[in-house]
Amino acid sequence: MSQVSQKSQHIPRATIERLSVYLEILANLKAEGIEVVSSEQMAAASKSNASQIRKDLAYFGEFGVRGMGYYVKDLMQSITSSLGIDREWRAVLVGIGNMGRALLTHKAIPARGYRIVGAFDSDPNKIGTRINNFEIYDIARLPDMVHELNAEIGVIATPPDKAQAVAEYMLQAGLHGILNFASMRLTVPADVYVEYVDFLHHLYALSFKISLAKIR
Amino acid sequence: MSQVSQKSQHIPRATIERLSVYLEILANLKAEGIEVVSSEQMAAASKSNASQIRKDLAYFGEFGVRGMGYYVKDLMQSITSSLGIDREWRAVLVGIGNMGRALLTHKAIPARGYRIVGAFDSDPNKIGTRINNFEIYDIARLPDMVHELNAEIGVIATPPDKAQAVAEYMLQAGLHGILNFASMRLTVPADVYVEYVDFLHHLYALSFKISLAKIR
DNA sequence: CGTTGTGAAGAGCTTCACAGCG
DNA sequence: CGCTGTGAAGCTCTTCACAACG
Repeated sequence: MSQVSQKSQHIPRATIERLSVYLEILANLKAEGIEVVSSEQMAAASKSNASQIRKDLAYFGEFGVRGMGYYVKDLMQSITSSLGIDREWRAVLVGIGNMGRALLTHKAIPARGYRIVGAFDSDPNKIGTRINNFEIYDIARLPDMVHELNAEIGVIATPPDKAQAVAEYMLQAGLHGILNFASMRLTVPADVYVEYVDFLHHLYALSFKISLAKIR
Repeated sequence: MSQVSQKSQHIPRATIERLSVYLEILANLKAEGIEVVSSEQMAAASKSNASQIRKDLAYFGEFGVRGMGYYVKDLMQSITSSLGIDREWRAVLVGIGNMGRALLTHKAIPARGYRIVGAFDSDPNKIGTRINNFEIYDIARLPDMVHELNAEIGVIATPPDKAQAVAEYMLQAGLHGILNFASMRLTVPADVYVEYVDFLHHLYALSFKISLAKIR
């Protein structure tokens, strides 16, 4: 457990993205009391392809039983373990605007094993207040506090013009993973991973598809 | 203007996603007063590849000047026009929890031409109240109101277990584009486009990369 | 001359088809 | 027998390399 392992050297980024979809499907199946599932059934539920699913899973190991399928519970454990998410991950959040507050109260975050262990802002009116049992700390204290909080992930939910400065604090704090909700590209060293939650690009994609559909 | 056009038949989904990154870079350049940019310079700013950028742009037309580069202002106009986002898009929002409130107050949404024209919830305590000048309507009124509000996009910001029911209301209302913030896959007809804002999968991706880096 | 636009090559991802195995 | 795991084929996307051209 909590040991990332793989059969293959390189795993396609697309595979990683699909695994979370599979996890969701499996959670639903488990809730319905279904214990075994075939790649064909999962394909139907995920609008993917059965071979794709088998190949995705095979990157990490042989989890299925030939002639039968996959045990739902075991497969969930295998996927979470493969992704390294079968343990608690501690994160610090910076930016206590509406988005930050939404994250502090979001139920899915702790439900998936992610724990926000510190909340930071630069606004003196917010520093020292409490939101949903989180005390808001001064962003200047981030580098010191990350270590004692034992956090590994930094979440940025500030306005775009503050995002790079916050990222610098996070680098200084020794964080190697950043989840960025601000619509601003970040400049970081190669050993720091940044994931962008960019709902504007999803809006653009929708507009484009709708526009295209209309001229067809 | 507001006329989507393309040189090629099929445009890679990856290209569409990158265009919003290019737009952001161009907006920054414009703010700095820079008027002309080369694909090489844009590649440096976007951590992409110069050929990639030229090819992405060439799907839609010939926007550059050989020996010189691209005019920043013209290119922004060309991209927004190509994506069909050089006009106002009207959206309805369902789910007035913390995430919904964050969206109602998010400055980037109107700044990019998206206007939330209606906010809905099913909670009687919320219906009839006002948030940031938006009156909250009963979700049951969505199908009727979408037409008079002239909305084209539906945004779902409810808990996961409500998302599919909300999607049904949106289908009934005749919406063809859905932006889904709930962590739940939706079942919709083929002529309805759904984009998923799934920050959990970004968290998973971070955990995986950090875990991998540690065992290397 | 410098940079675009683009065919061709290369890399990466998906799907097929079937051997392997419970 | 049925379904997985996987080489090979097929397809899509990315990168290269250079002709085209302002």
